Amino acid sequence: MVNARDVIGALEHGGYRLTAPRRALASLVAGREGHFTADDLLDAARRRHLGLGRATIFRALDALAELGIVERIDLPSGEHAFVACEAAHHHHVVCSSCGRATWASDHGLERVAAEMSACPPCMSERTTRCRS
Amino acid sequence: MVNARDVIGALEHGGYRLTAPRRALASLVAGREGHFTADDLLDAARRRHLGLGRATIFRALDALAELGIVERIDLPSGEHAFVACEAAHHHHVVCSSCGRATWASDHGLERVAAEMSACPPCMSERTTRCRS
DNA sequence: GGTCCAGTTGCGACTGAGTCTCAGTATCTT
DNA sequence: AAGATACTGAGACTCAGTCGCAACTGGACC
Repeated sequence: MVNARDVIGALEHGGYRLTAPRRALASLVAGREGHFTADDLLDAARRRHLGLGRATIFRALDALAELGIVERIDLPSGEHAFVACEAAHHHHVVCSSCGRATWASDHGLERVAAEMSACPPCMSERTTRCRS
Repeated sequence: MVNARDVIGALEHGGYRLTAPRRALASLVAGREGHFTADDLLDAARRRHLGLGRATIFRALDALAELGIVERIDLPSGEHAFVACEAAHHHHVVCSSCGRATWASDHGLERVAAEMSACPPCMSERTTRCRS
């Protein structure tokens, strides 16, 4: 959970212009617990008569993801969900069935992550998936 | 990596009819290292002039996923990829950027998985995601 | 306060993975 | 061999997400 001021501050600090749609979106994202989709925000924006366009919401969420304000989650349905992040170091535990995300304290993940090197082909962060 | 006979056996054992398209698909899936998408198989089928339909491939992959022959992976692009599974207990390490999957020996995942209970809302398997 | 312009917006068309429908076909059981 | 029914392929459809473009606007500069 995050507050609107932090989102706006991050946008400003990240070199993005502070426009009315972005301020509106900041207040929609702020205060959300758990995950939400672009369509959730679109619905919320419509209900408040904010007049935000579809593309605008996707573009703004991409910007927030780039700034680390939200994290992007790939749902099994093919949709993308987003979770608002606190600045502090933490882990997300993501349900591979419904996509719901919760924060978790370490539980040994730190060591596991350290032992697994970055993905060789694209040198990026990896996630783990257990199958028994 | 899996061989075609195992795939066919699993289908038979799972109560599925053994049809020509499913046998063809078994041979396409068999011998694949790493992940592949439904479209990869569609292309491969076209190249071999197997005449498999789009829907058939999706349906067959769903069946194989249900039987545990392949595991379904949600790529960031919104596509689904699949990885052929060996029967033995193992973990998949999935790149959250490109979706590439590799098998991993334990590295402590076992203990981590045990400490994290099932997803409360849907009581399903969970995956982990690290953010620093 | 006024001007300028790159960054941003909303609209609507487009894309492409995945699903659905349905008539025809193949498989399995008896 | 016959019948029941699971399966198939073709193509229409859905829907999240992207793209292109003309119009708009925040904020830097005068």
